[in-house]
Amino acid sequence: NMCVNTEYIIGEVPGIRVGDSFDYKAEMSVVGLHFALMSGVDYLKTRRGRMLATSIVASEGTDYNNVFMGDQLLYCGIGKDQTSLEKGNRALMCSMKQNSPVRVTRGYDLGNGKTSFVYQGLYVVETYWVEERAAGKRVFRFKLRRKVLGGGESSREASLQI
Amino acid sequence: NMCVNTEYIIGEVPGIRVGDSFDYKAEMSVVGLHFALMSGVDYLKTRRGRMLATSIVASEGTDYNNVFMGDQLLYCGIGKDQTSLEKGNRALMCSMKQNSPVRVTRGYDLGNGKTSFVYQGLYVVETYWVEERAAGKRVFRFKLRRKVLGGGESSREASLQI
DNA sequence: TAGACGTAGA
DNA sequence: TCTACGTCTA
Repeated sequence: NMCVNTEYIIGEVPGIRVGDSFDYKAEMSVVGLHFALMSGVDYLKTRRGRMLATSIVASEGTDYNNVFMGDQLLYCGIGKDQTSLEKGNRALMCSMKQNSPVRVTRGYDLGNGKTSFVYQGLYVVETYWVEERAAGKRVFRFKLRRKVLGGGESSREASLQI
Repeated sequence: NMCVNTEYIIGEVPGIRVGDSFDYKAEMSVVGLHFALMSGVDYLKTRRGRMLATSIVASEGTDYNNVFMGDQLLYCGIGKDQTSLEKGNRALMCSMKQNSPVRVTRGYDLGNGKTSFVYQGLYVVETYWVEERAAGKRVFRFKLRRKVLGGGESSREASLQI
């Protein structure tokens, strides 16, 4: 890949601050904020074989229906067939159970096909449920809440979770 | 777009030499060698409304069956429905009629999903035909030949064609 | 709005 | 091999 920083990490990425914006997913990949060029969820596997989400991108448009409200984010799950918790969706569930922070980047639709991605900071998955949609489609919905800053949780503690 | 050089031009791109290689289509786009990130054919419309191909990328793999043999290239047409000459295919046909040079870049499959793109120089479309494939699929096939270097055709003459 | 010789990762 | 919250042009 074209990444400089190639390490999947939980929590803040050194050098990246809340409010930092990017024009392309590829830029986010290069700096290690979000590696996947297309997928909306990055995740890793711990030594114990546990999956943990590292980063999500919540974009506008299509029928994702991601909702930012205050310090909350209602994030639509990933994938065509969301009948079972797999991949990114499973990782988000595991992050919830572990109270593991997830980086959130918001994708703004600037019109004329342009997008701007703005890093929102660390969020924690509080709960999730299943939504029934038209044509019998099911999607997972995750509720995340912005992590309180200065909560005394050091990056060392975060790394110990792994 | 993320391009620095944003001008579609016929012929050589200043600063790009035969043999120059690129890891990503995005790099080729930035330098103005080939703008399209996905499509294999770049083209422009002249003031007279004539289409002319500026650049093609001939990749290995899938069922493109592009064949480099000596100074010749057998290039598979573009698109799902190749029953009529449209877009890039039409542009290549027009380039043939106008004897207008087309930049050719070869895409090497390095395995493990990696690709290397190497600029091959200017080619001229000599002829094209239709190939029948399985399942009644039709594809256009273009025969290009490497342009003889030092042929005395100046870039000014090339621009006059437009 | 849809199509296109892309990329990385599971 | 396939999927994936991309990105550009027509």
